[in-house]
Amino acid sequence: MTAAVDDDLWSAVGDPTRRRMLDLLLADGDGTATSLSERLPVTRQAIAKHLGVLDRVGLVHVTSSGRERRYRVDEAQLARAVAQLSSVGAAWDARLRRIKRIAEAIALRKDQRGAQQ
Amino acid sequence: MTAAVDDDLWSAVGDPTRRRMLDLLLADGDGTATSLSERLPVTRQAIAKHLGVLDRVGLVHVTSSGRERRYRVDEAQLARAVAQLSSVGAAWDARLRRIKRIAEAIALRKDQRGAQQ
DNA sequence: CCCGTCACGCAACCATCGGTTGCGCATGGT
DNA sequence: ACCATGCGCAACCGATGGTTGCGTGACGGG
Repeated sequence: MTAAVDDDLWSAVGDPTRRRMLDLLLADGDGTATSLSERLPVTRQAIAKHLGVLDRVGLVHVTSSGRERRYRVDEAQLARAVAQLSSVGAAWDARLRRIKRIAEAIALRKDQRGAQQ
Repeated sequence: MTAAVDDDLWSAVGDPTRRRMLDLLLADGDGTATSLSERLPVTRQAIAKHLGVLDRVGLVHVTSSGRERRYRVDEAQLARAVAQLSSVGAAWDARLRRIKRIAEAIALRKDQRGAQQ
């Protein structure tokens, strides 16, 4: 049950800078490499590279307008990414719950034996 | 609302190989570098390095027993990681819902105007 | 007891990635 | 016409995920 995950999508979202970029793009509606670099502690070129990988996995789309290149989040694709996050989270959560249940059962049996003595 | 995230924990879980290792460790209860490397497409040394970073962020703990070093998942820490995944997921999900709501509202106004003509 | 084997750690090496600086080019405002 | 702005390309750097090769300590059957 390894929760089928698109590794490209996940690792795109795995980078903290890219996550913050997505946050900003979602908050503002859109943005350019320069506008994002002004609000993040990295250079415009670094942002540009990140926008490249986000674009490659379809998490953002770009529209050229004059000398600007405005990027916008692809909501459907981000929704897919969110789904994968919660999918993996849910799988692990389920396993953790089962482990906890078993541990409690064992503790219970020990208690009974202890009380018996 | 950037969903306070421990970048170390996230990036530990961000690697696909490490995710699969955690899956295996959860499924089997524990494991060694060699046992994991037999079930994953990477060498024992790669696994050992990954176990190192997982240990550094507290996602696994190791117990030496003879010539083996058995690793076991720290359930509390993994629970924290899961919480962070769902936290970020929820934040983005909320934004996406708001966008969708606004989009629908606009579409509605357009419909009304269209019907009015 | 001793030798082979098995699990491990250490080190060197390589490709990729996130990040930087420096440059050149085109578009746009005055 | 000119200068500023936004961008892309290239070179470089450190960290990281991965490999191969080797040395070493624990274990078990002759």
